[in-house]
Amino acid sequence: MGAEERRDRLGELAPDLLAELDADDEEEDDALPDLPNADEYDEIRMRLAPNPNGPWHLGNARMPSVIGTYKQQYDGWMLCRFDDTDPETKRPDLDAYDAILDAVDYLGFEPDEVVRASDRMETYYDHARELIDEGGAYTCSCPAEEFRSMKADAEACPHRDKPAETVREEFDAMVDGDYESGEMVLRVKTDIEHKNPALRDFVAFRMVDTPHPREEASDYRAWPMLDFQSGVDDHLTGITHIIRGIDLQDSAKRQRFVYDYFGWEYPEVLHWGHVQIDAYDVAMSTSTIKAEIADGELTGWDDPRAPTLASVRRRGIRGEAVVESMVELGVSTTNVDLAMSSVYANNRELVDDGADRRFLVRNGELLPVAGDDRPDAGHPPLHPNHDDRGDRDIPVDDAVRLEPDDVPADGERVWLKGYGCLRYEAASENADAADGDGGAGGELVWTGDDISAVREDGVPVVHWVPAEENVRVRLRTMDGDVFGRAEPGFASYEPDDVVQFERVGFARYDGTDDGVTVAYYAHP
RNA sequence: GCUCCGAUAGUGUAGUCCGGCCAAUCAUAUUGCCCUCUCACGGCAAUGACCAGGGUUCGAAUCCCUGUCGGAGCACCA
Repeated sequence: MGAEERRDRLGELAPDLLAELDADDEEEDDALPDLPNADEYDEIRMRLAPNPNGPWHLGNARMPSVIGTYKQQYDGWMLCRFDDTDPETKRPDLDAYDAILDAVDYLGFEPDEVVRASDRMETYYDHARELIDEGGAYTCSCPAEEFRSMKADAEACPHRDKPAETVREEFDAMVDGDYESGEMVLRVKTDIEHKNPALRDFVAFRMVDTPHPREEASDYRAWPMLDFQSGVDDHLTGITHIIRGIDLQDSAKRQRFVYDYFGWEYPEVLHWGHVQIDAYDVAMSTSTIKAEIADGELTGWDDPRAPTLASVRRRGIRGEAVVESMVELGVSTTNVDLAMSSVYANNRELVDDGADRRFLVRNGELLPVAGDDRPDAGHPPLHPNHDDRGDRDIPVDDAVRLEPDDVPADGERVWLKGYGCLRYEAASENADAADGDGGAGGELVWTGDDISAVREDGVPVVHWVPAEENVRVRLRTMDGDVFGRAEPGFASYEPDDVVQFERVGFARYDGTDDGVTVAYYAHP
């Protein structure tokens, strides 16, 4: 019994079971596990909280991929909040704000709202003052190192029990910029004897002398730390579910102290491990990539060797393929390796049906073609599974180019796909030199064999281009640039069109540069 | 040093909460065969895993303990 038949039978015998089966199938499409306590909320509200200190690398795609997919799964709401509260160490890159939104769009998602933390400073100040009045924070002028050692010994610093009025005054002075960097911080009073040293009194605000790169925020000097800013914002924007990296595991525990002072309820929170990606030599870190570009080792954020979203995008890999792979990784807290082959497999599935087939001959060897009754053109199909799309028309003049590995031995035949069967005849005097790389030295002679030569005699089928009428191509790959020649039809594409170079792989048409057509290699 | 978290095939994942239907799911990868005028697509098959040791139990991937390995935090970074 086939699958269809079994299904029909089940439908007759037990319609309930069949319905259940269908329901299961639908759930599997979502692939992500249910969010904790999802049904306790009227609306699932999540946020992306990128630091705009540079364009995104591939690992950054995990956050929007998973959160965006959850948004779809629950018909929820998604905020993109730029956590740009460090004008110095992780200084925002003004171009990155748009680059990141563009990347989210490429992945196929749209935030319901976009905010910048640096626009919300007054809100953070207001909440800090309220926290001070609650007795939940104190200004502290201990040098960082001294406080650190006191904290290690679970010892309170002398500033911890200042009256709220004094704290208020000193905090206002911080806001007014009356202190220099390092002179004064505002700390949240947690539990200085907490057994986990990571949770003892943490900094909520510190002074930064360097002005913020955004003009609107350049006058602020007292900047909130992530744990304070993010905690306040998550509550004010009604976030129900936070998903973030394991490096922020202790953040929730720290922020809960603030939430307790305010009488707020902490959102559901999930943590995941770091993503590593195979297949790249370059380290996947914003700062490393930035440095490689500055050194000229990479040509830009979209260099095919760069592990960035801009790069895979330029290679013709669809955002959807990246999202699927990220979703397949799930949300476990272990560190995971993403195999690029998974992205490639997903992308191949997306583009294969629509990609025209074309020939690209890399490092081709020039071979004259002889034979009086040979056809003057080859006509391979545009797509093997779609006859209705028609054939290509590739003229054969006096010679063709083949990839060196495809040039047959003397006397052997080869089938030029869409054209026909030819026999290689090395030049008699220098047959030994035939496989030198300067040129084969022989010629291809039309044999007139029909397709049974391929089916029964095993003559290899190869791709080829005409010697004269072809398109010079620079194929940019992860391993560097490759030069070759494509069939004439390759000249007629638009940027972003994806083709499959037969027996080479999928590639995205990029444009022309100084008479050479540029394509980006995607994957096999 | 203190504190948290984790460990299922090459990779990722399901199952773990509520022990039996798990000699462990699915995808990808690799290999072979079929199809094919591509090494694509499609079809079939093979390969391959419960970190280790104890304990509880009639029964443990699942519960408990110990160990090993890995990760994270203890920043005036995010």
